[in-house]
Amino acid sequence: MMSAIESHMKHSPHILIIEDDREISALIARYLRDNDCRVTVLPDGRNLNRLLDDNRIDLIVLDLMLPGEDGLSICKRLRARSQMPIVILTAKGDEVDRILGLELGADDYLAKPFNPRELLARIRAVLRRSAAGALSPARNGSRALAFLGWRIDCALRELRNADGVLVILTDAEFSLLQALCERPGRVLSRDQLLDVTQGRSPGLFERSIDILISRLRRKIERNPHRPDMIKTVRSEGYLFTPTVEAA
Amino acid sequence: MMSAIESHMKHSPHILIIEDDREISALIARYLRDNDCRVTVLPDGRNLNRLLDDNRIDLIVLDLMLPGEDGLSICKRLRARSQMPIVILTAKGDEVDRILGLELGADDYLAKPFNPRELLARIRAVLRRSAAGALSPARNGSRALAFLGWRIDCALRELRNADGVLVILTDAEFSLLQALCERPGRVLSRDQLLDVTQGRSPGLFERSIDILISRLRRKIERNPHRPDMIKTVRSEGYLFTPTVEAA
DNA sequence: CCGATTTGTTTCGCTGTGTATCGACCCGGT
DNA sequence: ACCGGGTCGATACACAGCGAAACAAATCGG
Repeated sequence: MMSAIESHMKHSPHILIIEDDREISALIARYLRDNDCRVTVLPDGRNLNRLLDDNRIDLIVLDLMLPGEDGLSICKRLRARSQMPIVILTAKGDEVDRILGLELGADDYLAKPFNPRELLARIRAVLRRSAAGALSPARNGSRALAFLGWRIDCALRELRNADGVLVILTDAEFSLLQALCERPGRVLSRDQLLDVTQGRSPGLFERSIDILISRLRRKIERNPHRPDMIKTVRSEGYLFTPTVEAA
Repeated sequence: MMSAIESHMKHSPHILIIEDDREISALIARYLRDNDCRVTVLPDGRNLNRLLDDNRIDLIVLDLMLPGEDGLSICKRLRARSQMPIVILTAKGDEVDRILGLELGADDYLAKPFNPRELLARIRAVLRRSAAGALSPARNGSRALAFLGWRIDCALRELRNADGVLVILTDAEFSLLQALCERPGRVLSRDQLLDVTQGRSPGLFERSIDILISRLRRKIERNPHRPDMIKTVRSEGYLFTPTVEAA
C-alpha cells in the first residue's frame, strides 16, 4: 500500500522544517528521518531564500507561531516564488489561522499537539499529489541560459558552444552544469551539489562530484588543468565564475 | 505559474458528495453551490462507477461512515481506478480512520462537525494541487494536443503526423504518449508513468515502461536511436521535450 | 477454444557513473 | 626547509542503468 507511494519517490524526499521549538523540531526530524526522509531544520524565516536556492527541498513543514516574521507571512512569501508544497502547524483549535493558511496557499495543516505518524501520512499525501503533477500549460518558456558564448537549453538538456555546435554531455554532467549555472558566483559545497543534482546525501568518502567536475571540465574548459569557469575552492567546494544571463 | 489555477477556475469544479445524512449533504451542497461549485450528491457507494463514467467529476467528498459499503473500501476502490482527488469526512477524533484514509490515498480529511468555509478552503487547496484534466484517462474528455506538427486526439485516441496521416499506436503506447504530452518539459520517473498510465505499482525489476518508450520512439522519432522528443534522463526517467499546445 | 495482436520478461551488450587508488599540491608545524 | 596530514585531480576498474531483440504471457475477437 505505502510501497506504491514510496516506490514512485525515487529519492528520499528532502523536508524542511521551520519551527522554533527545538524539542518539537527534533522530534519531528527524528521521526521523519527514521522513515526515509532527509530533514533540514530552520528555527525561523531568516536565510530561507538562501537555503531554498542552495538545496532541493521537496516540502516545507511550517509552524505558524514563530518569533520574528510570522508564519503566515512566510507562507505568502513562499507562494509568491514557487508552488513548493507546504504543510502548516497551528496551535490547537486556532481555526482562523488554519483557514487563512489554506487560503494563502498551504497544502495542508496539522493542529498541535499531533501524532508524528499523521504528519508523515499527510506529507506523503501531499507529495504524492504534487508528484503526480499538474499539466504545465504555460510552461516556464524553454529555459535557456548563456555564458561566455556557451548556450545551455534546459528544456532540451543540450549544450552548444560559441559556434553553435552541440557538445554532448551525459545526464549527470548536464545536471551538474545546470546547477552551477543557476548559482553563479557562489561557492557550492559538494553536499549542496549532490543534493541539487541527485537529491542524495553524501556517503562518508563520497567523491563522485569531484569526478563529475573533472569530466565536465574536460568538455568545456579551454585548459582543463587550469580551469577558468569552474574554479575549485579548497575544502569549500566549487565556484562557477562566468556571469550567466537568460537567453 | 498561476495559469494552472486559473484554468481550474474557468469552469466551476464539479464536486461529488458521498454522504448518507441528508441534512449534512444538503448543507454542504448549498454552501458549495453558493461558492461557484457544481455539486452532485450520492447517499452511498452504489452506482458510483456508473456516475464517474458519465460525468466529469473533479473531486469527491467522502463520508467514512456509510451504510452498506464502508467509506474506506470506497476510497480504496477509487484509488484503484484513478487519482481522483478525495477529501474524507470522519467523526470527530476518529484518528485511526483518519490516518488510514490518508494512507489509503485520500488527499485530505475533515472532522465532523466542521465549518463549511474550511471544507471549501480544503477543496480548493486540493484542487489547486491536482491536474485540471489529467487525473484519469477515463475522464479526459475531448481534448486535442499538438506538438511539432503532430496532432493527438485524446477522445478518439488517435495520433496523426504532420501530413495528417494516421499513425497507429497500441493502447499502452497511446496512454504513455498522452501522459508525456500532458507533462512536457518535466522529467517523469518510470513509477510515475506506470502510475498515470495504468495505475499500477511497479514490480521490483519492472522494465515495461522502457520497452513501451522504445516502441513509441520507433513510431514517432525521426531517428529512434538519437531521440529528439522523448529524451531519457539516466536513473531519473524520461523527458518529453517539445512544447505542447491545445489544438 | 483458437489464432492474432498486444504487452511484459529475459537476456545481452554498451555506456555512464561511482569507487579505489595513487600522486600532486597546499599548508602548517617542528 | 623537511616532513605529514589533508584535499584534490587523474586513471583504471567494477557495476548499474538502459536499448534492443527474442521470447513468453496475456488479451481479444471470432
